Order: sequence, then C-alpha cells, then structure tokens
Amino acid sequence: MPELPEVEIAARQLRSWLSGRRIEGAQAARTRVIRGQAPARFGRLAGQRLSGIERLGKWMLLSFDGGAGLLSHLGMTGKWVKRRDTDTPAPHARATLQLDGGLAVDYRDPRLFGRLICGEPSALRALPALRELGPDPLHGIDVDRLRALFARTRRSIKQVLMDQRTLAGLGNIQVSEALHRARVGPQRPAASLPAAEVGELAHAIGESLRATLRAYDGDEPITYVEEGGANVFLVYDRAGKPCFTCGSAVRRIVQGGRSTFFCPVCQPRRRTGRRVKSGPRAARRS
DNA sequence: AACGGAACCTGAAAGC
DNA sequence: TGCTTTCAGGTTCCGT
Repeated sequence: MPELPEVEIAARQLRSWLSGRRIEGAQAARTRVIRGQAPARFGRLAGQRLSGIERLGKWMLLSFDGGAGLLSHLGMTGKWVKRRDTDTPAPHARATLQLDGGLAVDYRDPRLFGRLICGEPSALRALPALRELGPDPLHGIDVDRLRALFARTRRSIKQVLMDQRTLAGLGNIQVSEALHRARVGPQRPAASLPAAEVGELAHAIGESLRATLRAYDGDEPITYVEEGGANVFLVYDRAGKPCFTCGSAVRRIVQGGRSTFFCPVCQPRRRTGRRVKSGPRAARRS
C-alpha cells in the first residue's frame, strides 16, 4: 500500500541491500505481477551488479552494470524483503534475486497489483506509465504550473492530486494529509482554489511527505499502517476521532471510489476567508 | 479529451 | 463458531 514515502524507503533499502553485491540468480513466478513476460527474462539479471536505483513517482527503476533494467511498482501490497538464501522465501514471494554472500531479496505481493518489468532501462523509461508522470513533489513544486493545471479541470482537488500526471507519487493517504494540512476541503473544485491556497497546498504536500518519511526513518523493515503499524497520520484512517487541531470528528467520505478523510471544520467545503486558529485541543496521538 | 466507474486480486477484520 | 460482507494506501481499461 505504498505511496511516495514508502517507495522512497523501499528504494533506499534495496540500494543498501544490493550495492556491491552480484546477482547470482533471478527468477519470477508466472503471475499477474509480470503480466505477459516470460519468467525466463528475469534470468538475464544473473551476473550483473546494481549500478543505481531511481524512484520515479511510485515506481523504482533498477539499473544494472550489464545493461539490464528492472522496473518495480509495489501496487497495494508489494514489498521487497531481505533474507538469508537458506531461509524459506517470504510468504507470497513472486520474484527472488539471489545475491552473493548468502543473501536473497524477495518481492512479495499477496494481492498481485504490483508489477515487475525486465528490460533495458531506456525502453522501460519509454513506457506510457513513466512518460506521463508529473514532476516529483520532493524536488520542489512549481506553483504556477499547478495553478494552471487546476484552472482547466472540473474535477475535485482530491481527484486532481490523485492523478499521477499532476504530481508523481501522491496517493490516497498523502492527498488526504496534504489537504488537511492546507485546510482545503477535498470536495472543492480544483479550479476554485485561489493562487494563495495553491501555494499553501504545495507547501503542505512537501510537509506531509517529509513528515511521513521522518516517521519511517530507522523503521526497518517498514510496516505499513494496515499491517498493524502505528497510525502516524493526522486524518487518514481516523474517522470519528477528534481532529488534532480543533477537536471535531474526522469524517470519511468516498471520492472516485476511495476513502477521503478530512476535518469538516478545518477544511470547509467553501472558502470562508476565516481560518480555524485553535479550539479544544485534543491530545496529540493516542 | 476528460471524466467516472468498474475491474483486477487476496487477506484481514467486522458483522451476523 | 463459522459464514458472509466489507474494506484495503495501486493502475488500467471501458463507456459516456
């Protein structure tokens, strides 16, 4: 269930696990994860060493010194995990890279929404899913571009931010969190945001991503919220619980078939011009 | 062209 | 207890 911060952590982990090691063997099971590809394609990675990992939105592009590339998307339940090669593979392992030094990394993915594509990095970059990605929000956000983009759509701000062409890597959690931090109601039409609010939203997106990244820092192996990890978020999955700012109940609504969490008081449906300064201060976390 | 909704999957948790 | 329903942070495809 990973979004930009979780994928960023996954990329860092893979970098540390693979760097300096030789791939001794690679195999993938014939599942939806590899779509039409022949499982044998993954054998090409054998004998090569990692030369770099790039995170592109929620995708990771692994490049190897023999010219091979591996594109990975974690979907909803994908995760790379390390083990000793003598240990039994992780449950729901869909692919494995054997490394020298008696180590192996498994790609596990119970729900099979993730993807692994083996090919030359240049060819992988040319795939529509990568070509159409918007800019990476961690590298600074162009507020004018965002505002222009918002102006020419009738969709809600939530829907536009979920679109990977807007900013690459935001997902359901980060969008809820960023809108909350910016005090913008998720149902508002994107086109209704004045320039000042677009600026605040851009700032909030960066803050939310960095806060999540910090929360996972040193947490290895990473545990997602739904896996029983602590909820480190302000509104996500907190329906009915008090807003940390004003104390009123966080609401859950459905937009585009997915849950949105927000505080109806701090994030009004219409712009009121007034801001919630403070209110009954709820206990921080619990 | 842009948009909303369904489809794709499995497993865990909640409801009966 | 055990069966059924609901829900899950992803993209992609299809019809309007």
